Amino acid sequence: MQFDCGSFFKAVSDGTRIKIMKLLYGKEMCVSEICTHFKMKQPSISHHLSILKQAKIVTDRKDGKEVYYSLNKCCVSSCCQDFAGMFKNGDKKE
Amino acid sequence: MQFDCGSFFKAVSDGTRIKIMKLLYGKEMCVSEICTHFKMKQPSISHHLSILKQAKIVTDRKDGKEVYYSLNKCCVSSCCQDFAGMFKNGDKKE
DNA sequence: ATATCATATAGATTATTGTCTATATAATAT
DNA sequence: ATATTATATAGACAATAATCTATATGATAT
Repeated sequence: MQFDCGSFFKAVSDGTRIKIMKLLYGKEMCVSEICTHFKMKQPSISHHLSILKQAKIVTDRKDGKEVYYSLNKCCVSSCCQDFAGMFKNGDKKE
Repeated sequence: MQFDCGSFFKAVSDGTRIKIMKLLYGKEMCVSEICTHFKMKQPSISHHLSILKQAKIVTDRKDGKEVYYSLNKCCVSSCCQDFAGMFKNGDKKE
């Protein structure tokens, strides 16, 4: 399995992180730009980003002083698909 | 939206609850039978079941002294689908 | 070299969640 | 009515996770 569904579901069980994912759905963003959408402090955002990164939900790239994060969309769909597959309903007609 | 993805992802972010879901995938089970698969005490299992029930991941029915739980498979697939849909990758060819 | 800005890390504190013991409820049996 | 069994609930305690402040790192600019 390419992605760890365990860390995936822990990562997406938090509202702040879901909101970050929504922000990154449209475009990549640097940390300070992400911060402007929240009341919490920058280190907290960095912490959430590191959890998302560990779960491979986001990737990062450095550009000068900034670090840009972007959403790894295929991780989201893969994990959801794998998980749903484990609990597939066999009663429905295919 | 029929199911609350918020409570869904909180519910599935715990290993014990995933294991309960796997047990219930095959067949419905009463609480004491579920308990035999874990080292933790019955009230803890009941607590996990109540979280799964609140998220509509399981349903329960009473039969005499026992309460039987079963997996609501369509909740799992719906929530996964809804969530994946929010972060759908538009770059891939359809 | 020093200053500044963006981000990450460390460690403390707080909030949330999981597990336990004790007990309540509800069904059945004697 | 009392006892027994299955499960749920309440409340205490423990473990985990989120947030904060302070500081370190690393890039750029002066």
